Formats: sequence, C-alpha cells, structure tokens
Amino acid sequence: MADGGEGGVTLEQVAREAGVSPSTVSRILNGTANVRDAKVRAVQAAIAKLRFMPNAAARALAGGRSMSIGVVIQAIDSPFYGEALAAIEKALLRAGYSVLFVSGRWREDDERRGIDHLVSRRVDGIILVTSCLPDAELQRLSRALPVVLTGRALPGERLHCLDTDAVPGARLATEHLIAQGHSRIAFISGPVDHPDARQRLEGYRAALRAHRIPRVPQLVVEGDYSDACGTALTPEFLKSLSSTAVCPPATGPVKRARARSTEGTRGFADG
Amino acid sequence: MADGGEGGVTLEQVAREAGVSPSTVSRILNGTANVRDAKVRAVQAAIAKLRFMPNAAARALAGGRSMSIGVVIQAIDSPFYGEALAAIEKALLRAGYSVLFVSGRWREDDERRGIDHLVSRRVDGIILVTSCLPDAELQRLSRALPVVLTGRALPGERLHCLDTDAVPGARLATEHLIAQGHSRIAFISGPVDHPDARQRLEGYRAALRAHRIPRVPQLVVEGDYSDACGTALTPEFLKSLSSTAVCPPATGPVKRARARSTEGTRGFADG
DNA sequence: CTGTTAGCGCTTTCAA
DNA sequence: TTGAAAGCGCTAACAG
Repeated sequence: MADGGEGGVTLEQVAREAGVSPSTVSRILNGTANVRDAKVRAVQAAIAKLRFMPNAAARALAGGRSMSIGVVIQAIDSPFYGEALAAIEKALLRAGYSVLFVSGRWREDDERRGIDHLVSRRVDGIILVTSCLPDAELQRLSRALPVVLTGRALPGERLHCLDTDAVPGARLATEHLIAQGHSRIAFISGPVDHPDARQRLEGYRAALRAHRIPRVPQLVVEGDYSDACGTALTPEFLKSLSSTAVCPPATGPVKRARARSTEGTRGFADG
Repeated sequence: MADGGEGGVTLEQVAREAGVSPSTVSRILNGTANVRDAKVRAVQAAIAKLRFMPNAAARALAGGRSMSIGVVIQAIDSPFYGEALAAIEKALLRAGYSVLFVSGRWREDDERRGIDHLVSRRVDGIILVTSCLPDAELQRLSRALPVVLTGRALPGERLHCLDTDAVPGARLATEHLIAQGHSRIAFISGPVDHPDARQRLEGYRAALRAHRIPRVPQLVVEGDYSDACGTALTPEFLKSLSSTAVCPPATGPVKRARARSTEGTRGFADG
C-alpha cells in the first residue's frame, strides 16, 4: 500500500534490513527501552530506506489503544462548529491522535449511530460538541470510555464537561447595549426548542426586566444558527425595526461575542 | 471498553455463547456465506445479549481493508468546505466507512504530514478537497492508494478528479448580470495567488471584454473566501459602488451559484 | 453448511 | 541491551 511495493512495508522487514529483531525496532519506535546507538542508527536508516510506516491497525490491536478520538459535531457546515473542529483536529493530530469525524445533524438517531460506529472503531475517547442525547445515555457512554461534552454540565467519573453560562451571557450582552443608551433591542434567537437558545432568550429578557424596558414581541425572531443574517433578517423584520442604524454583521464587538459564548445573540438598536 | 465488561466483547465470546464456531459468526457478520437459519438467530441473540461490537482494528488487520477514508480539507471553518465535508461524511458513513479528517490549512507541510498520517492509518482511499501539493506528488500518492481530487484535473490510473470550469463559470455569472441590463459589475475575487481565483477573475474580464464593457479597477477587490462579506465589503468599497441597490448576501440566485461552482464570484450592480 | 488452522503486523512479557 | 515467543480479535483458505 505504501509507496514502496504493494501491501505496505512491515516492521519485520525493517528489522531484517537493519539486522536486528522485530522487538528492537518496536522499542525504538516507541521509546520503550534503551537500545544501543549503533542499532538505533541502523534501524532509522532502514526505516528511511524502506519508507516504513507503522500499521496503525496492528498497533491498535496489539497495544490496546487506537490512538484515535471520535469527534461528534452536529452541523459542520457552520463556521461556529467548523472552528471547533479545526481546533480539535489541530491539537489532536499534534498529539499523535487521529480524528474520526461523525456528524449528528441534530438527530438523536444519527448521533447514536455515529457513536456506535466510533465505539466499534475502538476510539480512545469521544468529544461531543453539543449532544442531542439524554443525560443518562451520555453518562452510560462515559462508563465505557472517556467523554468530553460541551454545552451541558453532567456529573460523571470520566465525563468531562465544558459549558457556558447562557443566561448570564445573553444578559450581559443585552446590558451592554442598554448601557450604551439603547432601549429598543432586538433579539435573534436560535431554534426555540434548543435549550441554549431558550436560556439566552431568558437572559435577554432578564436584562430588559431588570432595567424596566418593556418587551416588544416583534423584536424577537427565531433564527436557526446556520445563517442568522439570511434566515432571520427578513425584509419584514428589518422594516419592523424602523431604525436608522443597524450594526453590520461583520464589524464591531458584537460579532466577536457571537464567536465566543453568546452565539446567536445579537443586538440591534435605534440610534 | 464497550458497555458490557471492560475490554470489549469478542467474536469468540459470541461464538461460545451461541454454540457455534468463530468463523460462523464472522460469516454471518459479513454475509460471506449461507448459514443455517437457526444458527443465524442464535448468533444474533448472542450479539444482542453481549452487546458485541466487532473490533475494527482486528478486522482491518485480518481483512486487509480498514473501511476508512481519509479526507483532507484546507479550512474547515468555512461553510463552503463544511458543506463538502458534511456531504462526504454522510455518504461514507452510510456505506460503512469511517471518516478520518485532517486539515491542511493551506500549508504544504501540514497537508503532507496529514497525508502521511492517513497512509499510516491504512485508509482505503484519500479525498483531497483542494490540495496545495504539486501535481507530481499527488500522482505518486495515487500509485499507493486511490485518490479523489477536487479543483484540479490530473491524469492517473487511480486518481479521480473533480474539477469546475472556473473561467467559463465566472464568465457565465457575469454575463447573467449583463443580460439583466447591468453594466457596472463588481467582482470580489479570492486571494490573487489562488489559481481558481485567478481563473474566475479571468472569466469575469472575458465577459466584460466580449460585451465591450470597460473595466473599472475599483470594482475588483480581493477577498479571502473565508468571509467575503466581512473582508471585502469595506465601507470604502461599498461607497465606490455609489449604487442604490446591492444584492443582499443571502437571497436570490447569486447565492446559490456561490455554493456550487462560482464561489467567491459575486456581482453587484447599480439599479 | 461449518469447524479447524493459519496468519494479518505489531507489542510485550520472559529469559538470556 | 536484546531476542524468542505468545498473543491482540478477526478473516480466510482448507477440509470435511
């Protein structure tokens, strides 16, 4: 398979070429033991000459670790999750791990199937960037292998969570606009059945309430996270703002905030 | 590892539980041969009872195929490539393949490292959604394993290319606007050192030339594909259009075209 | 139709 | 410091 011949160079061939035993080559490859310098050099030369690349499947089978991590993303065609995947991939590859990617598409079944696939692949751990599955199922999964979960906080020995404070986050964002003197503040929410989206809306409302600003139903529209500008900013909505100034999507601090913890929460205000 | 005990249920345990030989279980799993109905049922029951999930590494080692495909994407934090990855993942998973994802980040070295990683993982094939590597290197790679390449057309036995006609594509898009009666047509190009971007610009110019429309340098700006709206549409640029109507980014046929073959090519015209 | 027998390529005791 | 040998869990001839 590899560049050399047809089915891939094996560790044994390297050993023969270098005049040592397979175990010695393995030791050098893994730094498992000290090997005489001359042999190290001989082996390295053989590896280079034969263009040897260790067979990951064999390693996984013999060693018990696959050196691969499963990453579940709901919708990869979204810059938000794309950024996450890119960062994960970068860190993992640098650490020598492979990234097995599966997409959940916000559907329980798809996600479940994907996870089963990963488990069968014997990944050493799973990263769930937002999950649709019920708490209990995730906790059960984490008993089988280490799990990293974002967007939810759950107890569990090998269940590591990474969550954001959605309510306070949205409230902070809203209060930022209020502090600037705005009082007609619009809110593009995520899908109403999305827990995060709901919490953010709650934060927005809390801010208004705290500052005794009346709610205007028309100022709250439902987006879908995928392209807030295109989906939610219908001509009707824009007209309903009856404003002279609208923050352009790609500038100012609000945009940055979106990329962090208040995704989907954006404020528009009349001058 | 799997849900049951600790290190994963093996095919042999299933065989014992069902009172058959390991090969029979394997045959049922792979549909490699006809097995008496009673045994099939017994095995299926054992599989369900033990929650058996075949060890992919062992399968790969024994069978010679890893049932996994490597996918190289340059910048996943871009809806354009995100969409591609999503589609690839969906089709591959359905076919029983795993997706090993690596990101190239538009850097030759990163891409090369990623490909080596994939080869070592013994993927059954590699999909390169745009590559930075020289032709010869890709052709060499395709001698080691099947390769699918987008954005370039190269000859090669196991090198399958998927390319778009950048010049005619951009020309068509431009002529579409011309046909609508527009004559001041702006062009947001990709990075000028990107072959595709150059070809598209060429197509745009060809259209203008063919229709004897003079080029206006200010109407051509350089974007970076990552967020054309934000990067290229500077206030200065928008002002230079001195127009009353600008196609909104997310509506109309131009948007669709972008998602297909003329990404980065967008027309703006004065009423 | 089904069991037995070899490995796949690597890691890892266990001796030397 | 190093080699020999025994698997890891599964597939694939090869006989019955």
